[in-house]
Amino acid sequence: METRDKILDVANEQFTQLGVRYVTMDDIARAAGVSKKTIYQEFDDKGRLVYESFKRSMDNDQAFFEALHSEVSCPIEHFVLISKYIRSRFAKINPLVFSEIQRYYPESWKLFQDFRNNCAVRTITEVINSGKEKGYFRSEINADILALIRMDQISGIFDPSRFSPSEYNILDIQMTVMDHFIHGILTDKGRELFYKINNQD
DNA sequence: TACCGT
DNA sequence: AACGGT
Repeated sequence: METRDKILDVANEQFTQLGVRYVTMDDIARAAGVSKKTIYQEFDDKGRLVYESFKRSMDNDQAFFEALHSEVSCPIEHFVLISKYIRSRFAKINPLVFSEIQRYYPESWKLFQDFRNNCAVRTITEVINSGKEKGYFRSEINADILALIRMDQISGIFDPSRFSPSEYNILDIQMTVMDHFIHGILTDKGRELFYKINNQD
C-alpha cells in the first residue's frame, strides 16, 4: 500500500523533528498530499499513527542491527559501528518527543522501552560476548550487566537535563563516554586492535 | 472542505 | 483557540 507508506514517512519525519503534539493531522495530510479521510481510513486515530510510525523506524533499526551482525566480524569494529548508528539515529530525534510519548502515548512509550531493553541491549550483549570469545574483551566481565550500563550511558547522552546542549555537543560526549567504556573492557590484545582501527581512518 | 465537540 | 475526528 503506497499511500500508507507515504503517510508513515511524512508522519515520522515531522513527529521526530518537530514533536508529536506540535504536528497536527492537517499538517500531515497536507505534506503527504492526501486528505485527512485517507489517513483515518488507514489509522484509527492519531495515537495509532504515532505508534505505527515509530514501530516502522524501530523495525528498520532492528534490520540494521541484524545486517551489521552478519557483515561485521570484528567485535571492536562492531561495537563502534553500533554506537555510531545509535548516535546518528538519536541525533535526528527532537528530545521533546521522548517526554511527549512518555506522557501522552503510553503504547508507543512501551514499544520504545521494549526495543531498548530487548533488541538494543541484546545486540550489545552479543557483541560483548563475541569480543570475550575472541580475546578482545576481558573474560571476567559480565556482559549482561555491562550491556545494560552501556545502554544507560547512550540514553543519558541524549538527556538534555544531564548534559546541557549549550555546554556540550553530542559528538564530544559520545566519544568520551564510548572511549571510557571500551577501555574498561579491552584486553591488551583488544587495545592494540582498537588503536589500529582508530588510526586507519 | 466544512464542520462539530473538547 | 486549536486541533482531533467525522
